[in-house]
Amino acid sequence: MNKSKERILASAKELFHEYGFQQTSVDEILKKSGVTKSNFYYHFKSKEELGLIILQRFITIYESDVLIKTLGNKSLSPSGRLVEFYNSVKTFHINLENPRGCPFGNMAIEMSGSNENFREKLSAFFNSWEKIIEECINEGMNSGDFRGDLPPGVVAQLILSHLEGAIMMVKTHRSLEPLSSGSETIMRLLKAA
Amino acid sequence: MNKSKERILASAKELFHEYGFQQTSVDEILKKSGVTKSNFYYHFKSKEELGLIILQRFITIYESDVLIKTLGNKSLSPSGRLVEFYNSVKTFHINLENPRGCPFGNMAIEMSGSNENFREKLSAFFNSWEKIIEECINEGMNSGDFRGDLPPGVVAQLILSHLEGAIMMVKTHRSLEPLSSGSETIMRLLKAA
DNA sequence: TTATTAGGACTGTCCAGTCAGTACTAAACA
DNA sequence: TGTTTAGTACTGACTGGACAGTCCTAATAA
Repeated sequence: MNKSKERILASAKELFHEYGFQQTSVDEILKKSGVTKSNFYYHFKSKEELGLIILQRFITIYESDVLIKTLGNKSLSPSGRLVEFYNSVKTFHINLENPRGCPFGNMAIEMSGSNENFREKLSAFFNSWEKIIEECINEGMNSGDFRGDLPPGVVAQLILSHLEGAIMMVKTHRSLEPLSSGSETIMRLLKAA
Repeated sequence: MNKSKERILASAKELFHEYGFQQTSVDEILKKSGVTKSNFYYHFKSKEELGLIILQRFITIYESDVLIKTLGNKSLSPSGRLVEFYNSVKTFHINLENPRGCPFGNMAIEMSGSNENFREKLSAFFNSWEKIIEECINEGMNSGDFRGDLPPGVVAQLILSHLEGAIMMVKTHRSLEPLSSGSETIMRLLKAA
């Protein structure tokens, strides 16, 4: 059931990632999904509500499909997990014909200044993402995978900031190089002496 | 004279940084600058043209007021220059009541997917910015300020990516902490053994 | 004279959102 | 059994405002 609603969600997810939330009009979502405007407003009370639902979907899928499968994969060593995480991010961006950037980073820059609902949700997600990285780093420091002379929280924050900036560069330069080279350098800098 | 033109440029620069290019309307620029619409289109042939001129202004000012004065300050040691650069970036973002993000990073994310003129200009500027960092890193590696076991170009790329990501976090979390803590960590990781 | 500023009305398009009403289904009732 | 009721899904036509940009006229300054 609810075929229209699902089609709206699927189309909006694509369009928001490719063009951004503000640069995607409701009419474009309608056109892509083949749904009428009145039907749209039957399912969603506003474009903002749809945007927040899509953001939540991005978060949920990212947590289960990327974070848990890589950084949370206890069958790998901590440094192996981090490598897998980077691989998975690279694969995600390779598979798009044009780099679209990070769905979260894009939305953070686009919306943080103008909409507190988006900003708070994104801020909370970045925090939880950071915590997941931190746990991996912490374990790797204890196991000797990583150098232990830095607080793991600070390292995790650095990794996430760098990742977001690198994806921004991938989008701007239309090349994966900043991400692949940057992630390798991060791995080298974290290696135990 | 060209007082109106200068007023338009000054207002647009503020508004583009605070709200982004797309989210700023010509009418808002007119209102803020107190200039009439016909006068606006006497000086600029389109909003896009104005946007590209503003971007060029940001670049020129940033190069002369930040990059040359910090990373290009030969009276300081390479690591002293990098510290000064970070201080200057932090000061810039502290002085805004609400974090607005990096003018270049914001525009890169907002425009790279939809306008090649902006994307190419930003890509070229990021490259030149990276080169300036690279020269500082290279010199610091030769002088023994920085560890020398990594290619300076790769380190420069990492520093710039991290900086952009950290400023994104500052904007999203409404806190300077990701930038100040991140820059300190970068300095520690680069210290010679 | 020529560059600049001002006024204001206007165009056509796009925008998010509204509205009254229809089609279908399924349970509740008589 | 047939009839009512109610909820869900959906539709097409519409509104009012915002948008970038145009046009034309007239005043003012170098």
